[in-house]
Amino acid sequence: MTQAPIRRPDPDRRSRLIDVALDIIAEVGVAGVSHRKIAAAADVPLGSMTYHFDGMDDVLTAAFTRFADHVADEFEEVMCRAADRDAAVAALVGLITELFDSDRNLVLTIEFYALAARDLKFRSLTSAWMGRSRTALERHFDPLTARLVDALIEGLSLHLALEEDRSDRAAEVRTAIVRITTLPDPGAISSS
Amino acid sequence: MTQAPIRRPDPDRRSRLIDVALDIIAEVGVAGVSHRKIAAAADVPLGSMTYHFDGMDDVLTAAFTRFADHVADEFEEVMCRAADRDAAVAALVGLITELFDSDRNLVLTIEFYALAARDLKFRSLTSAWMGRSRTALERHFDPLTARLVDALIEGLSLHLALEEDRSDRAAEVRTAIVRITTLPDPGAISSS
Amino acid sequence: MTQAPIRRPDPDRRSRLIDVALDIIAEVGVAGVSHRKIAAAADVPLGSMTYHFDGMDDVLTAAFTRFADHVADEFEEVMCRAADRDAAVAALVGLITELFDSDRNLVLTIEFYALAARDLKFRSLTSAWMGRSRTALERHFDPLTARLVDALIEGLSLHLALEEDRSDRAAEVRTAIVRITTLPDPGAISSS
Amino acid sequence: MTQAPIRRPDPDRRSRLIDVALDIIAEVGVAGVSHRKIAAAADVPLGSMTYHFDGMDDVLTAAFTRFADHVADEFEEVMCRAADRDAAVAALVGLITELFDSDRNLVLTIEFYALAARDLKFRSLTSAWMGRSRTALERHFDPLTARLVDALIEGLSLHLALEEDRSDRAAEVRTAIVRITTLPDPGAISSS
DNA sequence: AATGAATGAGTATTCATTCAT
DNA sequence: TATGAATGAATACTCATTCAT
Repeated sequence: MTQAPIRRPDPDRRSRLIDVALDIIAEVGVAGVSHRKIAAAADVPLGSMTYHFDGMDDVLTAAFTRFADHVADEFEEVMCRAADRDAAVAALVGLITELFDSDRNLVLTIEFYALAARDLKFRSLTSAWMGRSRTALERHFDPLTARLVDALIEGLSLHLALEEDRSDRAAEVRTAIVRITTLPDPGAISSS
Repeated sequence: MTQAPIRRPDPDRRSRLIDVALDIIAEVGVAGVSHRKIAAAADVPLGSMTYHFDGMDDVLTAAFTRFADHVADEFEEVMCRAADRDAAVAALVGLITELFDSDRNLVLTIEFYALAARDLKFRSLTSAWMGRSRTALERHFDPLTARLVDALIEGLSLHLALEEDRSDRAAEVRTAIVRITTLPDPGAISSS
Repeated sequence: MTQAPIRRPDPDRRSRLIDVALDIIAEVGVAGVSHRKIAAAADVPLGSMTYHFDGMDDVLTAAFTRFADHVADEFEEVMCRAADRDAAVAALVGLITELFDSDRNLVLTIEFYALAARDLKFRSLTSAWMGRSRTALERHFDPLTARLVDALIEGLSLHLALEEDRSDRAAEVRTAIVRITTLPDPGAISSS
Repeated sequence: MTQAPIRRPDPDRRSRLIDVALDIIAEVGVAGVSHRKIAAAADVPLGSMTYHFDGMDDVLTAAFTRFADHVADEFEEVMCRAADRDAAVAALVGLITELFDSDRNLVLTIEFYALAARDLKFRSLTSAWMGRSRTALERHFDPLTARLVDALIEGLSLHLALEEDRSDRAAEVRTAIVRITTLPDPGAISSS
């Protein structure tokens, strides 16, 4: 007597699995992620993982692509909304102090970078992400400044997140953004 | 039937294992590191790992402590050698473009940060590391600027390492350092 | 390079593994049992153990549940077949001298008790077992006597099994059962 | 190497280790005991275990010998103090309901029996223990009754300890002892 | 199309025991 | 005499992946 298989129409399963994968990565890192954990968290049979994904790399690629797209979308939107350069600076301060306020985004970003640092396969994803960030920044800043701001955002986010004293963040961030976006007065510094 | 095991006195074994662990982490990341891989690379029996370390966390702690100490030592030395502020700026440019030239340092740094982002246990290590960097920077810069430079270094290193186009790095880095260390002329920018 | 594994459909595998687990426990005790030994004895890959069982506790629970059920089934059957009280006494004598004749049952029973003594998790199993025994005994004896007989069976079985001189067992057992089931003449003993 | 019975430069250590071994066995059973756990609990270097004992069997033998001796000593003392048969019965009731009140004695006894059931090497220890119990009982009871009482004690202790309902123990135990020690009135029961 | 069962490689860790000191 | 270091076998358990259904 064969038992009737429980058919669950779940057209968005792959998409749901990607979201769950991001949750798991945020929790235990790329080091701790596994098909089993994702399947269990999504309440999906284990076999479903290898059915929907070609392997762990496929899962990671899909997950980080979604994450980067999501973060870049938000970033672009914020930059678009900024009317002028000053508004953009203010918006950046807000992003840095708020976006990474949750450990989730921080962990995912660093895990993503760690993956890209280790494995060239993922580097195109980070490059694309950075490209979008810079293009968005170029709405308000010249290309060089855009690159520097982008890098500064990264460094500030990391350091603010990883240090235990979290006071006075906004003022510090604002100073940093202002300085990096200020074109020095010619002759103000002595070049070596 | 029991074969007499070849026993090798090896007083610095733990230290050697820490170095090998760093090599393995640089190669495959925290995600891929294992007692077996370290033991194999060090040509040491597997049991030796759990004899010398209390577990994987102990291995990681020891490895990243050594790495951070090593990098911080170098950083301090360079800052000490810089005679004045201009020399310090030049030295920083050199550090950023050269120190992270090797993927090894880049990967280790990001893996270390990823670990600290995910697990509070390791955050004291990163805090201590940042503390040493800032103290070294304060030989030449005020405390706030020191913090900003420290963060900028991180961001620049990351972005330079992860982007595929690696041209013209030194000039860009120099501009960034100069801007972040330049106290803005009062009234030069319109504060919001 | 990967060799195609020989996969054998084996619908009753879990059940077979439980039987094999009991054999192993009888042989080397709970102290000596391991996934590997069970898997090897059942000619099953090691991974199959952790697929079918949630862990060693699950194996032990399954094994002892089956053992207790089996013994209790036999016990109930024997008690049911006994036409009257005298027949029940005779049947008990037979059970004690014969059932525990094999070291297997003895070892399994004591190992089971040892496990329950040490770990509360398993105590519900022994309780259930005892409950069934007593219910069966209550077909022929009052509840109190049933409890005492049940305990006596245990003690006699243990002592008979563990002592080296095994002569004259039946007569001794019979005397014990008769005495424990004889309601004392009122006033025959001086109560303290 | 054979043990040197006279030359013991540190006689307390071995003895202390035996006590600690019993603690560990009571806690995790024979299944869970190990040289390391004993050494750690006794705050003694691991090598000291294999220095003082010829192996795990030696540890277990020493531990259970001490345990059996201790319990038998107490038992003999109680039996000696009992002035007459009635006092002996009362004393037995007390022993059963109190001695095994602690899980420690229960676990150790059953672990000991399990070991003896599984391994003939240890059976001489249980035989000797039972012998001492019976000799002590023979101060007040005939040899056959002594044997039956001894077995009953075991069974009652086990069942009382392992069942979850622990009410009304003393009365039940008293009834059991009285019955097993009462020589039936000729003709009171119908012999088959 | 989807999945439960199955599998062997791999994981961290514990272990009793040996041996040089 | 006593022990810290060392070692290989063994432990429970997780894993990605395959495949018959």
